[in-house]
Amino acid sequence: MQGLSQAPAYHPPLYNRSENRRQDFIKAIDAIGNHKRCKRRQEICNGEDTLPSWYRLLSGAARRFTIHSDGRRQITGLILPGDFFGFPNGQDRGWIIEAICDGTAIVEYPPNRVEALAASDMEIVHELFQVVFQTISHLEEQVLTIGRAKAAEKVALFVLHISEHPSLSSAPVMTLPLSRYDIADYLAISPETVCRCFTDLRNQGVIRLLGPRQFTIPDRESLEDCVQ
Amino acid sequence: MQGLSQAPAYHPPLYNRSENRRQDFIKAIDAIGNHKRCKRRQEICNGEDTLPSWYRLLSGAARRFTIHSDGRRQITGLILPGDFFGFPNGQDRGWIIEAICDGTAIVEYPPNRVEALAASDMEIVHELFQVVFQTISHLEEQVLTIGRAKAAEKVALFVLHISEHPSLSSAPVMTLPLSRYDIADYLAISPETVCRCFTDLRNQGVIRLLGPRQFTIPDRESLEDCVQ
DNA sequence: CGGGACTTTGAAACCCTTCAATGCCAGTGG
DNA sequence: CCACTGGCATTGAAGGGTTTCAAAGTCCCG
Repeated sequence: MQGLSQAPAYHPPLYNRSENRRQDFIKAIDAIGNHKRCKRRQEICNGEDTLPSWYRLLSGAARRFTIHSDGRRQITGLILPGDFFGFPNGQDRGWIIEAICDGTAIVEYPPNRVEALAASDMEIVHELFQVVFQTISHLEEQVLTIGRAKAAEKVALFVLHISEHPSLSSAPVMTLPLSRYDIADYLAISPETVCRCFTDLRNQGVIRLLGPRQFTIPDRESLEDCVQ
Repeated sequence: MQGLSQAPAYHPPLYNRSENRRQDFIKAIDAIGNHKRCKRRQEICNGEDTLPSWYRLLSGAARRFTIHSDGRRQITGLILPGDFFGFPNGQDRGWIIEAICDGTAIVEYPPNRVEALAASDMEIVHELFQVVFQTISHLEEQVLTIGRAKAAEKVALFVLHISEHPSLSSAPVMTLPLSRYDIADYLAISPETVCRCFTDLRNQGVIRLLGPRQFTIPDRESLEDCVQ
């Protein structure tokens, strides 16, 4: 909003107004979208598309990844309910976005319709920029996470960040849509190390594991301390 | 351009037209910009700004970084001549952008003027999106580089990427504006390791070092082979 | 019940970090 | 002019953390 918003919006704490605008935006753009459901591992889009659509994920989860030349998979984005994705970011790198869960629901916004909508209303343009800035935030967060010195810090940061996502933070028990392998490929460490870090966090009492994919955070501060 | 461009632009290989539009865009936006010169280590902008400007770097170099809680510095972006930066990407993370070289020249585009310009011409909006997508590309490239398994691969990829930058690729001898420490903080490895990797690349004949900051790439393919 | 994907744990090998010391160069002040 | 300082670059050696390889356990689903 900041980079391109109207002057009145610059007096910041008008959160309601900002929130309303977001709602209006969602309503407007959903009017031009096509709903889809995807199966586990189903490809949603990839970097080959000459004319990429915009998408929003409604339920389930998706991952954006690239295969390194040595065969390893690098996940460069986790997509959770409410997140936009797919617009022409990072061209020519051979990335793929695919659903992680069965029944993952998405909305696809065809580019020519997004174009027309944006041309008709500057407010839409502002919100589209917000969407893209959000992606930049996520990527920077990932760089800062991967950049940590030790694997334990990376995993702790990952747990902190994912637990703050709007789609998870409300529930009392967090449910990871990701396997240990996915987390490993996101953090650029081995799945065994991820596993060991989770075990350590559990033994330290920083998280409680109800199952491999379900956990609670009894004391958020002690988790933050793990990141030093 | 793809995500928001006019229908005619979708027939891709109109590179000249695209290039011309870029030129027009630069001309238009430079008309609202303020030129500045910065000394080494001088701060250009930071994440505290409630209303961030857009910037473009003309000469010299800059780095975007965040200080980890353990005191280490993580560089999350290298800014070279021609690059845009500074718009509201990655809020609330306490980042700083500062000049690396003495005499670094930049143009600052005040946000309200960018706003007005965008509102007046949809073509400007398209180009601004291109600017932001470019930043996403760079960040993703960094994730893929940091995500490599071995330090030698990270350094080789770094050398490959920076040598492809428009502002460097034309010269016969590449001149790094960065110290080994900067490269280390960009790749999230220790400066000693960076140094050893450069030495190894030199001993393998993959690069020729004329000085710590100057090198040539006798055989690009063998450098690409270092990345596996 | 069996298969397959995922999770967990252990042990050894390897790579990177850390600590330390040296060298180099430019800028500064005596 | 020259010692001196600080920042950067380089190299070595030891220590530690992660990866790799291996094996066993769990759970879901056909």
